[in-house]
Amino acid sequence: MAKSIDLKSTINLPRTSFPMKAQLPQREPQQLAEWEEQGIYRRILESRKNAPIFSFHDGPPYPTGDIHLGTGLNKICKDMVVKSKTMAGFRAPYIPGWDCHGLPIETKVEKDLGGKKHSVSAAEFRRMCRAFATKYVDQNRRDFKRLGIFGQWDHPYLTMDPEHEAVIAEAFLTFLEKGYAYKGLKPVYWCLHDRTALAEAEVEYENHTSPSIWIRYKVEEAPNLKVKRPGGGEFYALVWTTTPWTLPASMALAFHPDLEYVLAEVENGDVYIVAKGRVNAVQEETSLKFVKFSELVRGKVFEGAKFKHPFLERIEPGVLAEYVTLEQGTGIVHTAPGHGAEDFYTGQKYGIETYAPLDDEGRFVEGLLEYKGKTVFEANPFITQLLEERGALVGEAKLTHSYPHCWRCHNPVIFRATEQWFIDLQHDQLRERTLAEIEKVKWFPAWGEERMRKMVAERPDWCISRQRFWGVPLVVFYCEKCGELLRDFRALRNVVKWFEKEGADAWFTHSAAELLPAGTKCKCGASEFRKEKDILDVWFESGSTNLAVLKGEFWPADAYLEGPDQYRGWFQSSLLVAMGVRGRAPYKQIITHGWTLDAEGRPMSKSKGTGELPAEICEKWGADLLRLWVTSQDYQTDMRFSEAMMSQLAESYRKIRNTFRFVLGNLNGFDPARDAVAENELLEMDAWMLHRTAELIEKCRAWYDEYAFHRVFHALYDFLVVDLSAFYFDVLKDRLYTFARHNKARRSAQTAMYRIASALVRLIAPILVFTAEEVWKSLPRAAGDAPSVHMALFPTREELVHSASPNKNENWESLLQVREQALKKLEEARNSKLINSALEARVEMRASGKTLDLLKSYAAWLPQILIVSQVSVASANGAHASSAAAAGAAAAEMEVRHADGKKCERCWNYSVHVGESADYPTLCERCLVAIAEIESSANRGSA
RNA sequence: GGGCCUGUAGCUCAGGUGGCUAGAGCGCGCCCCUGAUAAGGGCGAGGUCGACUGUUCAAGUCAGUCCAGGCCCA
Repeated sequence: MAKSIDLKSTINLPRTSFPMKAQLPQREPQQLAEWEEQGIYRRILESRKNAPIFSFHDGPPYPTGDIHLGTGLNKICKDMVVKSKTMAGFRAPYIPGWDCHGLPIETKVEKDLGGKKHSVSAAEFRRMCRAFATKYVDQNRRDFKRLGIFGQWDHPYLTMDPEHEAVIAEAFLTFLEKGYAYKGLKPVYWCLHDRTALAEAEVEYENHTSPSIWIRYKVEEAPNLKVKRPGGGEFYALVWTTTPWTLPASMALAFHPDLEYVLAEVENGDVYIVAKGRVNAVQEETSLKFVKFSELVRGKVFEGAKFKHPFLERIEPGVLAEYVTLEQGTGIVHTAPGHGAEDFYTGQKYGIETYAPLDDEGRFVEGLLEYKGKTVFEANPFITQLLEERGALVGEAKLTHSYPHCWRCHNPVIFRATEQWFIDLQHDQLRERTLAEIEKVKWFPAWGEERMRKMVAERPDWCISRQRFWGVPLVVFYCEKCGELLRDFRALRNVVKWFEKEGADAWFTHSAAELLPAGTKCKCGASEFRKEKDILDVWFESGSTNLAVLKGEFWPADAYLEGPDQYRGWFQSSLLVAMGVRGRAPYKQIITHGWTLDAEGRPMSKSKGTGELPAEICEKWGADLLRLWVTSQDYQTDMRFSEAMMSQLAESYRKIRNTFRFVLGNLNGFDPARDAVAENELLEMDAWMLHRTAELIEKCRAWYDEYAFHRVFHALYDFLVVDLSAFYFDVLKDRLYTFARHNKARRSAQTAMYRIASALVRLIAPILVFTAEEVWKSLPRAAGDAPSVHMALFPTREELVHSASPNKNENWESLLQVREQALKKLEEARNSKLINSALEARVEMRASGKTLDLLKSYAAWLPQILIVSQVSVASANGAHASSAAAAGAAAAEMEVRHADGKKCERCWNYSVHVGESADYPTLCERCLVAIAEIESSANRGSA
């Protein structure tokens, strides 16, 4: 008589409260609140109190608006560095910062003031800027935390903090004291109407009608030219300009070194130097008609030639400049270093004076009577007339073109050389020493070194002064009597103390007498001083953050990580400031991430509406999905973003989540301390999977070491999908579900699953910070487990594989190959309707040689590995198997038939033994054993 | 225009020092399962390796030119 029993209840199906649906947008904030309550960041650092330091230094973003995808990418990468280093056993604090001073905030505040800037005091204006920055710091901080980034959010560094401003001022004083800082002239945009310097961002291009004149400079001498006196008449260089007023400041004529020039003769025998590519245009736009041309010469021959200024007693040298083009003019550019940015650099290169004889209103303060005392725009026609009188004018017209205007008053602006502070890169070999230091830094990717080297090698002196308010003032005093700089550094450092107390605001609210110690005197004996009005370039400030933030053994930083724009920006400014102050680089490693692009590969932009906000992405997909986006691609190159990508990643995420969920469901009731199987009792397959996991761990740890996060992700994901979900876990189902709960073989499977999951969840924790924690909380606890996955250490190889374990790995690799062949055969059988489920199949294998031996010795495993009911192994006589075996692969001939016997009601395998038991006529022999085990343990009362 | 970088299947990635019919996962198509179930499994179709020209017995891999795109300058 058959026993009546609910067979289903004897099957161990997975059970877990770990939800299949992630609902990240809802669940993540709860996790954040929990972490906040636990003080996770402090606890992590506490747990690494005596660990070796990994000093990461955060590059400060600018708080003017919502954080963008690029900022999100930046911070997530940094967080992965910090978290992975923490899990690798380092003490890795993260102190986020903001770059608070500078023009963008000034202009926003100015806009709010609606043109009433001049009605508020500098101190009041600064107060408004501070309030503005504070508002966005708070907003950004909220968004960053939402991304799962751990750090010292309650005490970030702000460049506008008093202590920070004091460090910046101190750094400048060090530069001044060591002799790096000097005062020189440099052209800046200047508004004549408002009598003020303008930043690049403050000019707007509007149409403007300028004179367009063609003038000739007599050639005094051209030593590199073979022909000394071409033609029968005069010898000229022909020049075109739209700013006649810059001619009094004309100091050189610039040629392009590689362009071709001709000596073109006109009827009366005069000869003109003109770029070959402009000859026709010149004849169209001037009265000149060329009748004869010389051979071509390269522009470089005119370097060092001498030309006579058309109306001043001045001989101008020929110089070379790459920016000379054939788009307009004659291919020869009159160069006024005091009135043009390019001209200025050329002037610097050739050691030519930066001459700009104008006052604040743009009036000539020296020069000929024809224009002296007039403003530049008034002077234009008079200078043109002067040229004509001197016989230098060969063409005149009007030109309407795009010209820079003041954004406030909309008058045309000019370039005007003004006094500025510079850092001298030649002084004390600053440039050379910096170049040497660049070689010592490790660059990720490696091309960073070359990029930085070139930039530092070729950059001009650093202009560090700005004519603004919202920043740290240059701590410089001038003697009211003799005008000399105060160089009493003990006295100057008194100002730093003021800054520590009151911030840089002190500069604007206190007099020189208050800021300096009583009794401070100039060398001339006077004791009255005037404060410098300029503030420091904000890049000097951000370049000083390493000095302010990295204390003691945390300086220099182990790593900086920023976008590619920071080679010119923060990477460089930090390097130069640290070189000047401490004589070495402030970082050991530089990691660069790419730019964020849209699906078409174009830069994200707010105006085009392609800008994605991390906050919105978190609301729609969740922070872990954004982090998955960061990790799925190689962040060291440009990063594309699209909705399609996100939905694909969501699929990947689901797979990861479900695979972990499967483990958790099958570990239901599993207590590692009580149920784990000893190393030497693990089934061979389980031991092998631990070995494979160990290999994966080694690879992932190495990739984390070199910050190759996307490699970690792809490897983990592939392992999870292919090795675990599709193979191992699928195979394990039979053992987990149908074996008795306490059966050793089942416990062996659980032990392996537990150890693998514990390793994987830690490896993935820096990436999926929320999900990993969620899994960690549901994973069975072992003694000594960290309360948070983020406090845990990465798994090690030794943790998974004991050297004593028998190594049968090669056998298993071969069995995997056999499985692959079998799966194809099973698919054929399915398609021909021979079987549906693989369990309906019986696979007949024939092999020879080593493969035959292997298959025979693993005969008991084969049905499980293939998830079929029966496998038979026989010796092959055909040539097929042996040839394949010769190629190195384990190969067998195989055929699929319908399995013998009946389907077991409990385990669904087919067996000829079903029906042999009177008690359980629908069960197979394996299930009879299992039931017996279950019944006996039930009798002992230990469910 | 210059410096630096990127360009392998629809998507995201692998492919030391050049060497068999260029790999993976996802997606897609077809099929199976219904004891991971708004899950799970299998098979399959997709690439002239940005283009061209060289070097070589042999090039995704080396060299040159060009094209497309990015960062920073001008």
